[in-house]
Amino acid sequence: MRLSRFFLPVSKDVPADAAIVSHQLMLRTGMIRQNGAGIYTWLPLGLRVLNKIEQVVREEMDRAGAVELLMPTIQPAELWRETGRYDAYGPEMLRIVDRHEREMLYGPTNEDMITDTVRSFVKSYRQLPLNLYHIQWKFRDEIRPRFGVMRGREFLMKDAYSFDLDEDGARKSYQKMFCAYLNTFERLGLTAIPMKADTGPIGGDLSHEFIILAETGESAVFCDKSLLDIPAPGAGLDFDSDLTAEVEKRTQYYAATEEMHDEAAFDAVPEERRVAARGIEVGHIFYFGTKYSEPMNAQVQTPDGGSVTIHGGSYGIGVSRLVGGIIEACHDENGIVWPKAVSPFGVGIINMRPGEADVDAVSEKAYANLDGAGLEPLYDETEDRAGAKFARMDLIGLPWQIVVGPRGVKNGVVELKNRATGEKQDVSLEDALSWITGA
RNA sequence: CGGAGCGUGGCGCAGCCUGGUAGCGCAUCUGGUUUGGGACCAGAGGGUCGUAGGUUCGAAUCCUAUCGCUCCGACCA
Repeated sequence: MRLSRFFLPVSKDVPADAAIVSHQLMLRTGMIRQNGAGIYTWLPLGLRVLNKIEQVVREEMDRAGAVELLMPTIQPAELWRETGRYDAYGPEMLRIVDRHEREMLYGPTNEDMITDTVRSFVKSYRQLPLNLYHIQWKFRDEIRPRFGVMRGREFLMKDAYSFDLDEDGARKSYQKMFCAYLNTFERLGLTAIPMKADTGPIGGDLSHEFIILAETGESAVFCDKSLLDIPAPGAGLDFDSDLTAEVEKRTQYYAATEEMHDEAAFDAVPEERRVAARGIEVGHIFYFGTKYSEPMNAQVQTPDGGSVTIHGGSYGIGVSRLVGGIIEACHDENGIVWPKAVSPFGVGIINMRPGEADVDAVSEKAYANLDGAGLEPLYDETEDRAGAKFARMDLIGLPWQIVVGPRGVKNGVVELKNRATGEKQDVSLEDALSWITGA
């Protein structure tokens, strides 16, 4: 992408309304624009990041055996009446009436709707287990939206729904999602800690929130330091194997949010390993048994000719919230420092002297080569001053920068800069390309 | 919903207390000088002061209502 043809409204000024650094940086880099309380336009740069995150989440869901579909944002009220949630949900749900006076709603979540789909197609135990997910916009009329996309009213969420024959099967489905989440967050450059969460009326131990530590997090969290050092299972994990050990490797340690915090249990953790911090919830997984399948009569036939009610679970990841969450975790005094997997562009190219034939030639070649290699370069060939270009590149935080100037051109080299470490070195264009692809 | 605060060119703010017809910085445009880390000089454009009433000869300023936004609290991906 040539910067002159892109739409990148960056700003030097810190917006007064933004209270936390990720929100400030998202506004300053022109990723989002606010249209109302908790409602945002995703500008081109922000949308690229959102799409990158979405893709990582999608790949890891697929790897874990979940299947993607897409449900609508608008849902008929009848479904929610069946489960009793239409009245139970409260003012957080945005209710709409269409021209025929039919009651509709903008979906805050999709358990009811997916259960309706499953019950109409899934009739046999042979069709289970099944895990369906979608990545769709939600609306929750929050009492208090805040912190930009961290708590928007409209937000993008990946929600997966598992369906199993019995509780044991449901536990296995739950464990798959547990591990898939660990892999997902690691790929996104985050250390997410699974913490025991409230299971509501169902009880049991099958609900976890995935929390990343950040000073600006909305909730207080408590955990064992050991959890920060356990690597994710990784791409090699066999999701069809018994994942109990992988899960218990983490759940053996204390980790809870404020609501579930047990002072006595925390005190039992050796003092040097106690972590009391603040965190951002980026995911939540949940086993809810027959809470929806029972009232909606979602059943399958069993081998012996009987029928059983399906056991369900749901698994959410706040995709749009993650954009803010990642920035909270990945920035420095100069701006954002994107993890490679979600960076809106792979590399920035700065042409120091547009108009000078030899510098233009090398810059264009760098652009063509990097583009051809699929590295998604952002090529700054504007007339802006060098300082402004550097500052802008640092602000938007691409992992690599290639600087092409007359000094280097004379010597047949470009400057390659690593955004995260700040290291700079003069290398040939070819070497720069292999450095970037290899690193 | 309870508490606190803010609405003045695209952004950040001053002016309001003590009414007299709007100003600063950044950004933008033009010309020139510059050019390896957010340049400099000269000039220009852009605002019914959130909205609606009221007081007054006169309202950004005082009064009332209303809308919007931010922050703290209870809820959540």
